[in-house]
Amino acid sequence: MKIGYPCINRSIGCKASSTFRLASCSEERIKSAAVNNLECLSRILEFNADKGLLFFRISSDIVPFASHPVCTFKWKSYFRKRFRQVGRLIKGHGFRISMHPDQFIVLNSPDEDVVKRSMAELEYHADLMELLGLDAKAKIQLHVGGAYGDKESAVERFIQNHSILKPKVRSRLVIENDERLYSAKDCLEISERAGIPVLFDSFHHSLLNKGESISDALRYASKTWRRKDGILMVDYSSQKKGSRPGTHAESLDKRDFRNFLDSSNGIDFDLMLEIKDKEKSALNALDILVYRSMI
DNA sequence: AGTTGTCAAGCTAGT
DNA sequence: ACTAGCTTGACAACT
Repeated sequence: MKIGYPCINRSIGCKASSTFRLASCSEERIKSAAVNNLECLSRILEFNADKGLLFFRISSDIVPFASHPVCTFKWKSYFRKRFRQVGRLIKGHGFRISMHPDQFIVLNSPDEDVVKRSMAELEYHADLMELLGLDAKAKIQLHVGGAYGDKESAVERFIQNHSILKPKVRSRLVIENDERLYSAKDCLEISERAGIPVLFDSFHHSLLNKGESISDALRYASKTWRRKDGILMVDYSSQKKGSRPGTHAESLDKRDFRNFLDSSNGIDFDLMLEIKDKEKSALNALDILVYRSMI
């Protein structure tokens, strides 16, 4: 099992997701932001490798506006060499990599333009991973999308649009259960029909489920990952006390985390800790895991 | 220099 | 019909 945290490191003092306003977009701005982001990404990866955190989610903002029509800049050829350098770093340390396009990326929207833009953004994600030289074990995680008052048709639309994705996207796309509309069971049903691996989010599952235990859900989800996909990826978080349900905790709830590990006994997966204090909690989680493996 | 409103993009649930 | 929240900062326009 590899452990990691998403996108942002709070201790080394740089960001791999610096961006700017669309109104001030220029080739120069894109270049300088991306150079900064790739440099910082390298620093974060070195930090993580040093600490033994070998799962990382790369920010979608590495190349700002890459899939937007304003971006006519040939970022792929311009940054080819830099991407390859970072890719070597990733391979050298044996990192597992994921990316998570944000809420505007909706494959099953009834609005064709939304779908078109979403596909372009997904291609950017796939291109970025390809430039890094990553194999198909590096994944792009996406929620199924909206329901639009007719979930059945929404699922059909998802499967239809998924089938016409470019192979470079389809080979990396995995679906993640959300906390309001598409449960792990819904995702597994889609997976069965369309052959898409299911990334299991334990926190979302605790908020929306059909009564399946964590261990059953993990087992079913892990079966949807083929050899070429690598082992199951899992997102873990816990509830921030006193906030509305669904808010991620500020720091690792050790008791909840131990319970989660107990219920996942015997299943191998890579674990992403979606907790606000980022690497701090990831390191605490790693400590707990290492201690357990010794006894 | 410090403050504050705003930022490409979507969707749902709640008012 | 409209907006908060997702998640969050930091840009950029304004005092």
